[in-house]
Amino acid sequence: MVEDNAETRQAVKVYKALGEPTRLKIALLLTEERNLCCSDIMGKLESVAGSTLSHHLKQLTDCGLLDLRKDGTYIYYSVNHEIAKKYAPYLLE
Amino acid sequence: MVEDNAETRQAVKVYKALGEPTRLKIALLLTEERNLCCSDIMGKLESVAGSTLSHHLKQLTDCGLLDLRKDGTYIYYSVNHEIAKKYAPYLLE
DNA sequence: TTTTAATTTCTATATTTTTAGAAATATAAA
DNA sequence: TTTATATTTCTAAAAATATAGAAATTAAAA
Repeated sequence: MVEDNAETRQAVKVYKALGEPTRLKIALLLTEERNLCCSDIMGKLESVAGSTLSHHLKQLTDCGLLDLRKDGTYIYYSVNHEIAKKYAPYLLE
Repeated sequence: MVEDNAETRQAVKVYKALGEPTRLKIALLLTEERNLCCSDIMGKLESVAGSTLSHHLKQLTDCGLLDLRKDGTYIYYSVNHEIAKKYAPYLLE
């Protein structure tokens, strides 16, 4: 029986977050290099508006795949390895 | 460097396919029981039209996550373990 | 050969998502 | 205290997706 529980709902969120090219790219960038801030990431993507990037990062953190650490005006993002390993260890290869 | 290659594009497709509750459910159903046909799956989901299910199954097969075997008017679906293992081994737990 | 059953394709609609400019917020630096 | 920088929220528009009824297709069964 396939249940509709908290875990399954998180799985949907994680996969929805990764099922978009820009966000998958962000996740992969952050598995290569931890602690990138919004503007670092913007620099590594070609032409994405800050407001758009903000939405993508929100989706990636809301599902638990990214952790964040605030430092002044900067927000540093990193991949949450526990969640990545559970749902998409492909990211960590 | 994060590349935009065939593998990354497949990853996006697989995650997009799994990032929707009905499709994740279908994928999970098919990891529990191989060789279910369209109408079997329809019976296990509550109220999904045949045409809708058909679209979902197409997306799941197009990304490589499901294999199909035709037998008469029936089409039997199974999870492709190689792809599932690569991108979403969570399905196989 | 007609009918029935399984599935897909066509068509349309409703919903969700992506996108970004502009304005707002928050913090640090001058 | 003014200014500059990083990021978010608001707003709106465009694009993509999900949904299902109706018609079409395919193959088996009567």
